[in-house]
Amino acid sequence: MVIRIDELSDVPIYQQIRNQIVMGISGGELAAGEQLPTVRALALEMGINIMTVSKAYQLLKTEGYIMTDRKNGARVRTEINKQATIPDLNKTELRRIVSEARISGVPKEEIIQLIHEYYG
Amino acid sequence: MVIRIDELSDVPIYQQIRNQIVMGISGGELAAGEQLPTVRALALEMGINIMTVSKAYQLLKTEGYIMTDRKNGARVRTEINKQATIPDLNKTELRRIVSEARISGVPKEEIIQLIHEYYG
DNA sequence: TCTTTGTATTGCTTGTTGTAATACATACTA
DNA sequence: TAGTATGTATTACAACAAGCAATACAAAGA
Repeated sequence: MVIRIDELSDVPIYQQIRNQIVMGISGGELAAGEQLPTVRALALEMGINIMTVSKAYQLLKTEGYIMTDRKNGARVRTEINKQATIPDLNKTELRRIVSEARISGVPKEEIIQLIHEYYG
Repeated sequence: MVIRIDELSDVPIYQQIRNQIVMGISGGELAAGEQLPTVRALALEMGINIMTVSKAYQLLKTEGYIMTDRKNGARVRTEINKQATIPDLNKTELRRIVSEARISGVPKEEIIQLIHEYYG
């Protein structure tokens, strides 16, 4: 899986890595149980520090998306917690995005179309 | 309009103010041309610094949501630019939110229901 | 003249981000 | 047994953003 970092973004690098892996899992690009690159390999490939990658992996581990093991490296968890609820933070973010879109004249249908596209 | 700040949030205060005003405009709670609280009044009411409120207003002004005037204070713009497009940053955010919801087992319909709720 | 408006400036503290250089425990492999 | 690769921990540092504080300014109205 190819991970791209936007240098100009205000989003921290470790967060961008985390987000792309989450989206990769959701989109099926990363299968359950699949091996992720090692922290050193990914750091070298992206030209960033090992600890930055480690920070992303630790975050993913804390959130329950992946498992890490000293011997096997990092893998996508086979059983991810399914609360079936959207956290308040994401609801607020969603409302902000929808509000901005509405003000700028984006039709509701266009947003819903994006949901279909991203959800699959 | 009541503005509430989440002290525990990682989102900066000035950004929270900005977001809530944008959502207020979209939801109709703030009408076009309506007067906003003065920077000093809002700062006093919320127990924060004047410059933090000023920062939020400057951001809203730069984005074209409000107009500021030394004599009249701040008002919601009557004619807001309508590009009718969702910026890439928001698309990425939306995709992240949808991905997280999908992984945690939230049905697509529930997300779409939220869109209807927020868009109006 | 006084008040109110947004704005500008300067300095300070605090926390986050990212890098850097090591070192460690674990487990596989030659 | 020795070497290697894995994630992790530690410490230090530079850079930056956020928020506050205090003060001052320009503009316009009462």
